[in-house]
Amino acid sequence: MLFEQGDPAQVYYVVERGMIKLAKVTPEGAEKVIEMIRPGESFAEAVMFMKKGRYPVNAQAVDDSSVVILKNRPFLDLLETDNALALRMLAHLSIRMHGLIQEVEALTCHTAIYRLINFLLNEQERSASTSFTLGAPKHVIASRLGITPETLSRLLHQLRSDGLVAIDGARIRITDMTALRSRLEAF
Amino acid sequence: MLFEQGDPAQVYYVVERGMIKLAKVTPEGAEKVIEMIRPGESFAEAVMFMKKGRYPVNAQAVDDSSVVILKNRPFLDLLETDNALALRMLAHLSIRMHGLIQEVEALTCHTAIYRLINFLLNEQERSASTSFTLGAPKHVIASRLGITPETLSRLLHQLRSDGLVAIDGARIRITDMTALRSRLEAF
DNA sequence: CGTTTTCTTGAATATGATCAAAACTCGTGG
DNA sequence: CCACGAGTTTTGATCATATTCAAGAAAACG
Repeated sequence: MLFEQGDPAQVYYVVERGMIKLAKVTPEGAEKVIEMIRPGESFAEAVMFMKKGRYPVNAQAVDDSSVVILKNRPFLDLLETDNALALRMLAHLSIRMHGLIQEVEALTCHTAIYRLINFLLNEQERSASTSFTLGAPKHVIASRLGITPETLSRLLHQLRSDGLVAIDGARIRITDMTALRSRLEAF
Repeated sequence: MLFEQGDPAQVYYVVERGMIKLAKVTPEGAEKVIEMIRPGESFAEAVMFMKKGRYPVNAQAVDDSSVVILKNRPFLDLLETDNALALRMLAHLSIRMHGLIQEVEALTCHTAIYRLINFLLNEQERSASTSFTLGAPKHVIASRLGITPETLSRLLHQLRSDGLVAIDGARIRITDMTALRSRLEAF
């Protein structure tokens, strides 16, 4: 666990290896994964710019990971002098926002199976292979997709019995790419 | 209609009067309202920082409105020289992101009635009165809350028959504030 | 191995969506 | 002033998707 929501934010992170989940937890302990951060990506930079900044989410490794910690103060000092950096930072945050907007749309306009297929195709693209391993336990993936682990299990096995994917534990192989893609069109 | 998603973004806006909805539209024409922008607030500033920026959403007035249009280029030029402005902009965007994160959480962790009550309490706070008028047609409010107009109607009347609110068209009066608040705790 | 955690499966349930139709608003023009 | 028509809202009946609860299977771990 790197930090919990509500903690005062004094540093931000870049992931070097592994995978970090950002999640909101409700009082009852239910948890919704907002984002999953992968190697090369950063997180909690946005909080840096809010005075009295507190992390709005939990950050926890879901796999053996290593991160680079950057202290806010020196970075903010740097931003004061380095204008180009500030502009790049703005560009970066706006891309991040774009992603969140997509997320909101997907959660309301699309069904669970749509979001799952979309996720699988993204993973495929990232790994540049039809076969890849889920970098996190399935219940984390489920939360990320806004569904329960039970539903994830069922949908995954439904795709398998339709002959679109092969499943071996956390290892997924897409067996019929075009069919999978065309399912997205159906929505 | 101010712009549609996919349009090249050359300007951004500040709302002076009225209300603007930002919405994603799916190929079939279904529409999900992501955000509603009110007087004093701005929108589409984030797109400015992406090269080849295109608006990711539609922007349309839902009420008689007036807006200030700011051209991206001169504003970006200004940002190049005015470092303090860039930093304020970063702070602004990070608040915006925070709101979107809340939205994602609400859509997955909370039920429709929760989101509605939450919305009503926000409106109350904004107007600083127990009685206020919805600034947009109900179907827009419904989409904003991630529900259908039918469901909104039913939930609203359910709250009325429970004696928590009074409804007169677009005019809502909260009759039992504490009871309404305590309903939120139930989740 | 035994124990704990994760994952799967089944049955029942609930929340909210969809479809269809009626009631209500409101601006327009006769 | 009233009738018309388009748009919005409400209501009812039915349906679907995904959740919940419960239990069993499989994997991971010490």
